[in-house]
Amino acid sequence: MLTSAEAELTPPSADLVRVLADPLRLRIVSLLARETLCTTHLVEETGARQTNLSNHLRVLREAGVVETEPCGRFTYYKLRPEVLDALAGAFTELAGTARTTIETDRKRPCP
Amino acid sequence: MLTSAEAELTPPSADLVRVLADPLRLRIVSLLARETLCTTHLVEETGARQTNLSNHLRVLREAGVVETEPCGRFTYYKLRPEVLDALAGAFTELAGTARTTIETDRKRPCP
DNA sequence: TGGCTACATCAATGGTGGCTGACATCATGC
DNA sequence: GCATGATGTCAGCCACCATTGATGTAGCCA
Repeated sequence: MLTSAEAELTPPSADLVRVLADPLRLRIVSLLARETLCTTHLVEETGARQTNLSNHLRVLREAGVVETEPCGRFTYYKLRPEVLDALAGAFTELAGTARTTIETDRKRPCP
Repeated sequence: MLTSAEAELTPPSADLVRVLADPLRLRIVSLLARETLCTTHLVEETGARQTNLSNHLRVLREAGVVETEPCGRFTYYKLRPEVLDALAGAFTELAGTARTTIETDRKRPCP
């Protein structure tokens, strides 16, 4: 049995965090959490240009955060909750390990 | 009673996510989760320069992710788990809302 | 059916912010 | 006083973001 400090941590993906670090992309994710929307709606909600949104949506798509669903001329975007859950789980694990480290006062001795 | 879609979401802070988006900073956070370390240890572990680490540690400190604890000539850095927990909670909430949206197929109609 | 409008994406450019590294400064312990 | 750890500041570089222009595609209507 490994202690929580010895256990293998699965740190959050830096790339995924980076994808979500942009304010506009985070805004898009928040909007898509409430409603499945197409680009036109996102233009109305955010005030950003279509091409700008398209670029950010491509980044989100390539990162696996969103998936598309064609609907006539329009394209609906919806979130993939499992990706967000995995990220949340990684941070929770990190926080748990840190809490144990602090409670047991685990320090590496001064050199 | 508000439905989960109408409820106020507390989106993750873009600034905090941005702080954690840098690979080196994420590495620092992962290391500090296991052990409380000082800058010298972080230099050994990461191979980065002291000044570079100091800059990143300042960013983490100003974001409230880490706190310092002087120990003679050295300075120990430890994580603040509540910040990571809050972030994880925000993503969990987002994922939950998104899951409800998908299961109930909540879409805004095409214009 | 043919043309047209609107939605969506891709490719390319310019500008801005962030990361890194070198130097200087301050604090601490021997 | 000297050596070492830690931080602050500045300049250079690079990646990312927003905009522009062009292309492709799906529906609408004469």
